Formats: sequence, C-alpha cells, structure tokens
Amino acid sequence: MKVTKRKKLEAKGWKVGSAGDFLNLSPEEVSYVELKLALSTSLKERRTKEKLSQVEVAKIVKTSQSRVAKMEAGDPSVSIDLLIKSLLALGASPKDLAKAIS
Amino acid sequence: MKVTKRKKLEAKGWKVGSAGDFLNLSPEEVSYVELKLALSTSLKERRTKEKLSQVEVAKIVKTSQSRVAKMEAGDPSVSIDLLIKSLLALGASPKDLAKAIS
DNA sequence: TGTAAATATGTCGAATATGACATAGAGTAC
DNA sequence: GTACTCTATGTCATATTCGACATATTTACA
Repeated sequence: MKVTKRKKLEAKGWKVGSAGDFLNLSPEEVSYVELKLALSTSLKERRTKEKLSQVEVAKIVKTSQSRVAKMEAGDPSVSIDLLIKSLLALGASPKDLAKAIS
Repeated sequence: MKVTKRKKLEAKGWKVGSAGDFLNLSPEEVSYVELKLALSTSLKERRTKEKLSQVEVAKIVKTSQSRVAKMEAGDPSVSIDLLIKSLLALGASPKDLAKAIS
C-alpha cells in the first residue's frame, strides 16, 4: 500500500483489525476499505453535483443528517449496504455503482 | 418487472416492503435486490468453480456453513457487506465485483 | 466582526445482521 | 436398505448498524 493511501485511511480513523499496524492489513481488508471509500466519494459527488445539502439527502434517503455525514466520511459505523441503498435512492444505477468501484 | 424475474424473487422468499405487493417495489428496491442476487450468484459460481464445499468456504471466510448457504440463497438476513467480504476473501478483485453487478 | 447554514462528531436505545448450533433434506455409493 | 457428504432451514444470544438527537465545528457572507 502506498503511503499516501495509508494516510488517507488513517485519517479516516480506520484501525488495523487486531494487529494494530496498517501494513498488516490483508489484501481483502484493504479492498474492502477502498470499496467503501469509493462509494462514500461517489455519494458525496452525487450530492454536491445536484447541489443538495446533507439534510436534503437525509430526507430522500430517509435517514438523518449525521448519518449522511458519516457515510460521506467513510465512517466505520456505516455499512456498504447503507451506502448502496443511499446511492440507489439518489438515482444511481447498478452500472453507476460498478463504475464507482472499478 | 418481468414475470420471470418476479417469480425468481418470490421464490427466494422476498417480501415487498410493507405494501405486500411485488409490483409496488420501487425501482431502487428492485435494483437493491438484483444487486444482492448478482453477488449471491457470483459467490456460488466462484465456489463451485474451485470445487469447494460450503464448509470449506465457511472456513476461509470465517463464518458457518449455514451462513454460506444463506448467502448463496440470497436470504434477506444476509447483507451486501457480508457478500462482498466473502467474495474478496475468495480472491475476487473489486473489478470482479464491478463486473458481477453490471 | 457576527450570525446563520452546513457539516462533523459523540452518544444512545432500538433494529438488524451475525456466527453457531441443531436438524432436515437431497444426493451418492455401497 | 444405511451410511456418508453436502446443502438448506430454523432458531438464538451476541454483535453490529441503525436513526435520532445534541452539540461542536466549519463555511459563507453581510
């Protein structure tokens, strides 16, 4: 993993599983986090592109502003499920999702 | 939604949210279920291609045989998160996932 | 500067997903 | 037949994720 990416993840508050050292992340753990980050980014892009506030998105997605903020921040407490449901609610197609994670 | 697909979903035990009528599924609900089904199928394909039993996959993914069965069945109790983590653990790349859901 | 809107962060009880277990069913070989 | 392997299904206690709320911080603009 490149240092820039490592710092990006560290900055998001991600902890290495049990080892406590980033370099010990297994490849699939890294992929998982990157996937989530990609969806987070996609969500934020979609929102800003449509000039919506987090409050407005929360209404559409039927959640709260704080959860939208956490989604966009890639918070460990949000699931890929929620990110996907939210993106779909904002009009993303499965193909859009595929593009986002490629 | 085509009848064939509807029956496929019904057969999996999916219930329409609260309405109780399949035709009332919103487009994003449909996309969500289809996404999950695509990942389920992908998981099963990967397992059979490598001639692994569900028990063996369970070991690799660190879960139980019953949960693997439910994943492959697209059971409503399994999350997209778990499907993705499992696919990654079996060696799928993010691109593979993208391909699966396209 | 102030101040109002937007966003971020922390916490909590409720809701959902989890692994594990038991057990049922399906398929195969003897 | 039964004995064995594999897969499916139901249940449960625990763990994780949820929406919601309060509050802090940032941002934009007068």
